[in-house]
Amino acid sequence: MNKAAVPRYKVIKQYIRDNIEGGSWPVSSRVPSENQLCEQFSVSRMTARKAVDELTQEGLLVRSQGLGTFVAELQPQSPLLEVRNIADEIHERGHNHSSEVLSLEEIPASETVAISLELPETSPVFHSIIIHYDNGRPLQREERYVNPRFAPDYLKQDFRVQTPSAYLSRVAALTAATHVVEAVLPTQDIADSLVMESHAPCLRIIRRSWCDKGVVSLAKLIHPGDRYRLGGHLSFT
Amino acid sequence: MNKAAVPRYKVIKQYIRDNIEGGSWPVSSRVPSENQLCEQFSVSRMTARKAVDELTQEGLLVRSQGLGTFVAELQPQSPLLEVRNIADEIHERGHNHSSEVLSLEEIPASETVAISLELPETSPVFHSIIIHYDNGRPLQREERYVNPRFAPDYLKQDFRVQTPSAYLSRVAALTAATHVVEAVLPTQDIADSLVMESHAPCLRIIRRSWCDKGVVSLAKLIHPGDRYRLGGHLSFT
DNA sequence: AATTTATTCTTGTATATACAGGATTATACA
DNA sequence: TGTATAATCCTGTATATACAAGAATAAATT
Repeated sequence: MNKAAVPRYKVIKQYIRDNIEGGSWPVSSRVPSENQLCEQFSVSRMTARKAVDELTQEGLLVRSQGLGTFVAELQPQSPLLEVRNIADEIHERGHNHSSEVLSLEEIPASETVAISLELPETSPVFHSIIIHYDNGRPLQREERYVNPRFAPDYLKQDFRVQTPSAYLSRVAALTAATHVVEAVLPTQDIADSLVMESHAPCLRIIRRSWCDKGVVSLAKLIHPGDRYRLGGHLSFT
Repeated sequence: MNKAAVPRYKVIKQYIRDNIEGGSWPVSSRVPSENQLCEQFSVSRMTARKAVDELTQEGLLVRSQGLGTFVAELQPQSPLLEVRNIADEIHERGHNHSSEVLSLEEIPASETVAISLELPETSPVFHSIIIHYDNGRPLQREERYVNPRFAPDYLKQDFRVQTPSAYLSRVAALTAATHVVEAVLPTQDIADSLVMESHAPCLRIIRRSWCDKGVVSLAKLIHPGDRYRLGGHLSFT
């Protein structure tokens, strides 16, 4: 019986990622060549190459024929943090981030939600409204519609820790997303929940994420003065 | 001498892409198996697999062990259109899109621009301000800062056609981008150029795109009531 | 000393092969 | 007829090898 079900190239991938994210291999530095890797891990060159290949496509590494492979100068956020907002960054910087769950329930899909999640109308979907705070200051109102196939135990989760990675690990491995962004004036109740004046412009973001399992929809309202950041690796031919 | 410098796996990639984007292979349909492809193109399985591999990582295909490879149900936008805004979509739908160039010149980089483009201060950068219209209605004010290494003939270009693909083909193959989005109240001159009232909230988007050649920075102001769309394929582990 | 050439290391492309493991279908058995 | 088994087709992982092509360095030549 095989002791390790983890493919070898993934082990190498993680090794490289750890060294980069741990700071051992600084930006622009050369990573071990494919030959060095396959000697170090006792694998064939094609296996080592596959690890480097995928990290390159993820934007973490840059290859240069004849020179070597290097840690990308402008690293995209870690894959799991690819879609993040300023509140998340504040959280990572050690500020006091907290969340308040305004609503958390299973509801029948409205027409709009059903279309967005590609489900039949009135089929059950999970719905949550969360307010994010930084040191007591409201930052963001987040409304999620989750396809139950994604996260059957979504309603049972612990919302006290709300980092994006925690969220994503609960939901699923989303592989693609679209964002539609607009500037709006908030309704009165939203203005109240974000503790802002109703004539101040705030950001409204509707995000649809999906993988083969289904679609997750998410609407955010960002407090005036705060910004939203999107990062990612775009694949070109 | 080799007639074709194009690698074989890229030929296969293009063949698959053509069939999908041309509509021959509808969404959810099965694409030829790796064995079929390597027989059809007289290549080894690993070569055919590489083509399918990359298209899968780009989100165009979905693999399923034991079943086959399928056209992804929710296709990301074509790679070259990965970052687009509503104005672009209107343009594609056949509306009357036009642009007005307010400014087009080479300027020394200010401190902010220099940092953003990762260039020394006062080094020359290309700068343009463009207003986009749809049927005469102003949609968007776009301000670009371009690293000259990207597009040496940027100032000579024809701005009459401003589709994203035309833009990108002139600039370079950008491989990654971050967007920072916020809702703002416009200054008076911007409100004038967008023909809007200065108390209406509009969208401000700062985009940094890059590849190994350098960085392009772009600031957009979106007319109130219009939205901005971001789509893409996110790579997860 | 300066220039050209050759060597070496790197990534890029490609082949042929092998077995594991998931999913479906056909077959044999009870 | 129903159930278990086998065959088959697919993707997933992995090896060993080969040559091309870019980039830097060492060596040879002028």
